[in-house]
Amino acid sequence: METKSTFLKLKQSEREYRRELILDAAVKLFAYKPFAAIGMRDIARQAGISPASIYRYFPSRDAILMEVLDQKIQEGKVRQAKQLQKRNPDLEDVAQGMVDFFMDKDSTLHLLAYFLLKEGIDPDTLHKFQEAKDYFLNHFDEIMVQAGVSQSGVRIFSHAFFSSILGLILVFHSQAGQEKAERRRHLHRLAKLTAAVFSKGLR
Amino acid sequence: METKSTFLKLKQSEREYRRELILDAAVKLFAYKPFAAIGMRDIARQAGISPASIYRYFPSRDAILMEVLDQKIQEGKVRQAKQLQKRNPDLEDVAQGMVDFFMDKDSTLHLLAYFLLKEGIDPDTLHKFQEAKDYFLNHFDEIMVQAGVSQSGVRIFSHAFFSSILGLILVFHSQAGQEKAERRRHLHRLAKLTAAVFSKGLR
DNA sequence: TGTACATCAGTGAACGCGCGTTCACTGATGTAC
DNA sequence: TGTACATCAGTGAACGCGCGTTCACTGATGTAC
Repeated sequence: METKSTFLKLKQSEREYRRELILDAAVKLFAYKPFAAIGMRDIARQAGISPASIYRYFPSRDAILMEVLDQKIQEGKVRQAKQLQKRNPDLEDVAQGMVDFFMDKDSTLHLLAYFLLKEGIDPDTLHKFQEAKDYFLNHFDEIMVQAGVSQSGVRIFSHAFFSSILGLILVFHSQAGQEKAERRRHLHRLAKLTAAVFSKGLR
Repeated sequence: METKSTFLKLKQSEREYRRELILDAAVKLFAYKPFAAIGMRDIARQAGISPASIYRYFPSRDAILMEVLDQKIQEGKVRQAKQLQKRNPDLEDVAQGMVDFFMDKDSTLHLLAYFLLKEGIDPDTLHKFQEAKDYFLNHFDEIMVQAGVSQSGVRIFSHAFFSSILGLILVFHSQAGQEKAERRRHLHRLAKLTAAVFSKGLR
């Protein structure tokens, strides 16, 4: 109502806009740079600002990375939801979707692994990670239920299925001595088998 | 036969002995230090030599790490073989064995993940990695065959099963907000379910 | 047996690099009176 | 309307650290004649 309040709101929203700019820059880098090569100086360059400026908006590198991961996870969820609208959900579709998602976004796989393996993440970031995981696994639960898993045992079932597919991808995404197309084919075969096994298991 | 030849052999064997000393030092570190904290200076200190000396016996840090991993894999295989001698092989035993192995050796899990994810490994090291993986998966194949998988489709089946269990471990070995015992219990439950699903799938 | 030479294990110190993060400062904008 | 002051975005440069690896050198051992 008062001029002051409006100005403050404007400032706040501008601040958020700048924050988004930095995040967008980071996300853009993930599309074409290997995860290990993405540092604060790269993000700053991509955003057109100085590295020091980033710290006006984010407390640490990990905080940015976690927000990027969160965004990627939501993106993956949306993609999955769209894909599944067309027909009845099927574990194999889910599995193949995951394979393609990570084969196309190698840096995202590394990002996820980074947080899965890192020790000593600061509490705030860890909490966000937990939330993102839960958010995604909840969605996984829904699909499982639609695919015929009983409500009562769905949580552990979707944990197992999700981790299994992720395991396949981690182990075979960069198998040496094979072309990328061949690796993808092998992963699709493995995903198909695993999905079939889980489908059979729940009947 | 000639003195010279004998001396040379002696020298050679002493050289190999010193190499082993360095490797043993590295292995020992893995028992109680987080993977990320193990550097050349640490290995040297543990072995009682200078960092520079290591390079008389190994071309790079990765080369040492790969030999450590190789040793760990063989260790895991032996452990598994012993465990399975007692009764008929069972997918669940295998899965639970893997869970315990990696829960007790966190650094080994990180080491494996390091090589699974690292890009630009030098060819020699990569080749050794491939060999170690194959060696282990062959052993897995045997168990699978004994557990009732048909010879023809065993390779892909053991790939899928092994990666699935590894995936569980990677995702849940350090779940936040849980005690270690609780995490282990959750992993055991997941391993049990997954093994059951795969057992059912192959019948 | 004695002497000149080659080999090589071993090392302290430094190289070279890259990283996340902080500091000290500038300058623009808004506020108070 | 004008002036003194507060706030804060932005930054170039540096901090501080740690890493894998290499260099230049010493000293011990074995070899050749």
